[in-house]
Amino acid sequence: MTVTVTLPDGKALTFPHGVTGSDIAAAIGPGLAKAALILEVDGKEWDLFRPLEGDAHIRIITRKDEKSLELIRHDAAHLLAMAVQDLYPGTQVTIGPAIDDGFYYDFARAEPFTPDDLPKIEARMHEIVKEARPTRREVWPRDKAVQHFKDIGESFKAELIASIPSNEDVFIYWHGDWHDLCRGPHFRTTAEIGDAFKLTKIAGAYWRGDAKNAQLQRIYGTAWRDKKELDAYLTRLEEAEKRDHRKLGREMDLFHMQEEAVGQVFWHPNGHTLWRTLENYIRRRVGEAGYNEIKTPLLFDRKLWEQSGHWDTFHQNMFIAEVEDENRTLAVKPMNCPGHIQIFKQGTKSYRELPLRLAEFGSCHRYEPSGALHGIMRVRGFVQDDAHIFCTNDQITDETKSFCELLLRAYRDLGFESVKVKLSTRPEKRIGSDAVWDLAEGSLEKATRAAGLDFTFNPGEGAFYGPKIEFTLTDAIGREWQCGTLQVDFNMPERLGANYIGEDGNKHAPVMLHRAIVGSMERFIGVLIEHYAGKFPLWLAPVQAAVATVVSDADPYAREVVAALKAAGIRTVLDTGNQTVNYKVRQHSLAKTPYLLVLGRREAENRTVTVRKLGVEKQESLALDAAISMLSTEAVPPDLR
RNA sequence: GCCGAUGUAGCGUAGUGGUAGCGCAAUCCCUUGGUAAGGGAUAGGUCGUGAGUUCGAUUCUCACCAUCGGCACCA
Repeated sequence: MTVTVTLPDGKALTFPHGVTGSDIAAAIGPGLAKAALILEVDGKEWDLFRPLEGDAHIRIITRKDEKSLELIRHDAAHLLAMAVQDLYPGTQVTIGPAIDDGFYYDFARAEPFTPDDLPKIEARMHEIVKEARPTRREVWPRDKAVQHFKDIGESFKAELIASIPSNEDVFIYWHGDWHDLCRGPHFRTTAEIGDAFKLTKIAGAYWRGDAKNAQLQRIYGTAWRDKKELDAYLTRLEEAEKRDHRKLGREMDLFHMQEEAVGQVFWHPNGHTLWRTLENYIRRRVGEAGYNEIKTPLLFDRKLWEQSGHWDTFHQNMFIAEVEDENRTLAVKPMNCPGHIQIFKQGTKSYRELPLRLAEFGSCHRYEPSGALHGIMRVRGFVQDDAHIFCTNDQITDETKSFCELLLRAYRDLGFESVKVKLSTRPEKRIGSDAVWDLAEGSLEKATRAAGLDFTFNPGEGAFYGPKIEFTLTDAIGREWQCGTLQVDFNMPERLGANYIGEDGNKHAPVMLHRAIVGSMERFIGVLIEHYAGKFPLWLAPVQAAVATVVSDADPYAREVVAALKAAGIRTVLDTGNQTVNYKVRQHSLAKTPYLLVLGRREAENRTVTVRKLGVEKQESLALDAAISMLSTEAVPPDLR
């Protein structure tokens, strides 16, 4: 009996029965024999030491292959578990997958791991790599595995295996005398993991991702193909830290937060300028798209929230307001939809008025769990660029299409090109009948397709009143942020008694589309700060130009220049400080001011300015008028160009 | 909310069982300079809050608050 394997280049090789990936690699060449990590057999990953089961198309994966990253990380997770169980006997293993940039492993242990433990564990991992423990794969009946892991005190592992159907076999991987349940594949020895890994942090995590379960201790690590990649990753982390919105928010004097107003933002003049610039941009875009801007109250009688269904689902996350003299409970609005419905309900609405688009920069408050708060990205008081479109069934597709265009246009204007779309369907806890959900999900899917968007499904993640699409943008360093959303709601208008008179003269409940482009203003500004690392395009920059003098003789001219720039609408600061030019250049560069205009005697005499653009060392002398017109042109918001 | 860590002047940090230094920023003085830190002086802290141990606590212990890293949550 022989086995014939076909290589990616079409070459076929024949081997005796029982041949392994290692044998094949060795037959091809000694270099490959060493470099081989894993085999791909008819597209499936296969241990190099595992005999082939028949003829197949194969591919040998080496370190050069991008795919090896995930394999290295999976092996590194096992390596971490080995090291931990070596050093801390009695610690139970649970699961440990590869993730983006690395891996983690969840352990059950009574004492917490401390930051000091990480270097020790890491050192032990390096020792185990040097030991080159050989890997072995065994196939066990499920029940034997359950019993075995129970016997050795690995109750989490036993529980995991017990959830596998009893007629299935399970795979046990051995690295030396350490073993674990695993789907595989794994490298031939622990040596092949290499040394380009590092443990990064310790965290708590719930068993099986459920807060009702026991909390485990998770150790995170990162792993790469070589030291160079590892260093590049660590540098990337440092870069991300430098653009942290909390750090830049302080340095650029944009905002601050304090204990007396947890989860809420104090916007300083610079930050609020950024806010208004963004708000006005959206206001213009939304206005030209046929929305009417409104403003609704912050406090509503609790009865309204009971009627909408929010009280039932979210009352624990709502801020309650009560006054001594009045016997009623008010709640600070956690969202704007019920308020918008009240405006829709004023007067009798005709089908001729649909679609009716009501937009609001709506201030909302939610009592977010303390652990969820994160700078201005996740706060308790926030403003949504919210709008609700009241329309008929037939109008859903067109409205969805034009919203998607509006949103993508806005993201491009704000500097984001790459957008991912997810469609979330009915959650477990929801209102409305299944028939209505079928209709809502069906129309949203159809409309999303009609908008020409590529999307993936996110089952069970919809809002309690309807399915939604979520827009996730990618920032300058590849991180993803969910911002925009569009939700189809067949429930809320009816619950709150909204209707219109149809062509047939009868009352109908409108469909309501909830939608937001940036989502939360706070969060989006945080994303903008990190995306641009504080170096905003001119139209967004809070301070657009700094005028700095070289000598005090130039002060009167500098004041004149500042007045002219301000008159042209350029946000300008004046710096006549008693400092050297070098110092001023440094200060305004660190403040990330887009343009620095340096003025000395020369400029005062010739009525010119010497312009230095942020990040560019070259300077340019321009006539004052020319400079102002250049800056004004560049400062025009993208929608007004 | 859960697990872990952290909290010293506006910011960044050092340090100690005997009530605190440094750098930047600030203020003042000298310096008027040409593209990433000119020089000098001065001022600024109840060491997150509260309790306990102690002759004495910023330092040790406990509780609380906030922040950070995760998990869970996210209308």
